[in-house]
Amino acid sequence: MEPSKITPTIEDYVKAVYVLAEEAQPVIAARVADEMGVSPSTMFSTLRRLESEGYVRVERRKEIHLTVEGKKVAEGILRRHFLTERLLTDLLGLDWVKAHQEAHRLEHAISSEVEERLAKLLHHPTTCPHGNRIPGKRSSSSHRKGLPLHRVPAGKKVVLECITEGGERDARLLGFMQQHRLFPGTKVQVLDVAPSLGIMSLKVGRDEFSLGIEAAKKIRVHHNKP
Amino acid sequence: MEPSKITPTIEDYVKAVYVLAEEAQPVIAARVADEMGVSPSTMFSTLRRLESEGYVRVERRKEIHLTVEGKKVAEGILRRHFLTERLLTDLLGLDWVKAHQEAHRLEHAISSEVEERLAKLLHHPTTCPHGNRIPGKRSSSSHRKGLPLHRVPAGKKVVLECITEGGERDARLLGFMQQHRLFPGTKVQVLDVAPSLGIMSLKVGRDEFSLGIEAAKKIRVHHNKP
DNA sequence: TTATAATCTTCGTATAAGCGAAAAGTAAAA
DNA sequence: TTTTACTTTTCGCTTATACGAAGATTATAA
Repeated sequence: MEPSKITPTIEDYVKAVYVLAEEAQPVIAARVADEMGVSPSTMFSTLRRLESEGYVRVERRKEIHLTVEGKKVAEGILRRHFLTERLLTDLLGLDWVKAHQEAHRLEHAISSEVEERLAKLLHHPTTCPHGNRIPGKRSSSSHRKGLPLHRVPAGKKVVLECITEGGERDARLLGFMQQHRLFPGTKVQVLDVAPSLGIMSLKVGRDEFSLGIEAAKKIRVHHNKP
Repeated sequence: MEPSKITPTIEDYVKAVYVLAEEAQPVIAARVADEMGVSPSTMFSTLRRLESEGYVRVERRKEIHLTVEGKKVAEGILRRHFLTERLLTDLLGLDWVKAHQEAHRLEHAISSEVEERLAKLLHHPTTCPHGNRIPGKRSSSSHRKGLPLHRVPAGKKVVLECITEGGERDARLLGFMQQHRLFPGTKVQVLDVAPSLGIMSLKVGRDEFSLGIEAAKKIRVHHNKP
């Protein structure tokens, strides 16, 4: 069946698939269920709906892939999410953590006309407050993604690029980063990486602290000399 | 049962009851069903839910009255609705008609924190773009409502105050008013009132035209000399 | 290769929101 | 007052979204 009437729930599932696909191949139902916080049975029935309405295909090894339509929906909702975050932080003065949470509700209520006018009002921002690139109207612009922080060797200095969408979902992580001034553009020195302990040590300005490797995976950085 | 988890749908029903109560006593289920565009059976089952969750009481003659909680919900959603309309018209440049429609979706996704910051950003507006008074945080401020346009005698000149919430819902009416520059503050002369024909004639500037009495009921005016 | 863990699938159930058809009750008009 | 018109209420059914319990598959590890 073709896409009939899209619901906020469907938009969220599609977005989750999109975000997971950017972080880790392959995307399977169990991962999406984790991301969405739903039971396996709910995931299963919703997945069948997603498939029958043409948003995803489920390949041989249970891999979930977005269709062209699915990708369009995901990028649309992500664009509205990021624009809304910018509105909330830049004009309304909300902090990082709240901006994400509020945007998560508002994004489903924004029409394409409001989306466009919002983009204009905000002077066509290219990233969300967490540093993620905002998908363009006719996107596909190949942007090289930054390096995950956990892959940076000890001793190196890097510049924080973004917290991925997957990381944005984690309010504790966002709060932690806010506390340690880990914003897009912040210079970070990796002091030590201890994969066996699942921890790495960082230095921001004079502030030295530890961060879990799992969390570090959700942070992207780039080298200072472009 | 006490209010558990409020849904957008419930908010809409409660708002409809509130708006109808401002326009015509008594509010009965059939009126709310009209306003909401739902079938009698849907209305009935939803009304039972509204009642059991403590938003309304249904009195002897089937009259529907909001509880304190219900009134709080209604004024909250109305406040968010009007503030959102102002955001959409004043900052994003949407027109009247669209602003109302978009706000209808967005109002359910706005938290009280965003509501407050929005009010501050917009310099605490007191009316929506259609001239309706925005309910305050701790409202109950007694404001004398304007006179319905259909009660103005022929010959009189008045100033348009607002299109009531009930009227806002009617996109054709809003469009018509936009076309004839019938905005809050506009000076209007009533040329003729013909209740038997269900029509009245108006003059705005050099523009003379007719308006149905039913539509005129949804427009409030006040006299020029306060 | 077998045992354990992860994953998928089916089944029964729930709730919010909706519909139409038709019966029952109430109000208005003739 | 009787008939007509509106309202309310009941009944059965639908869809989207969720759950848990338990069976069926696959993977992964031992």
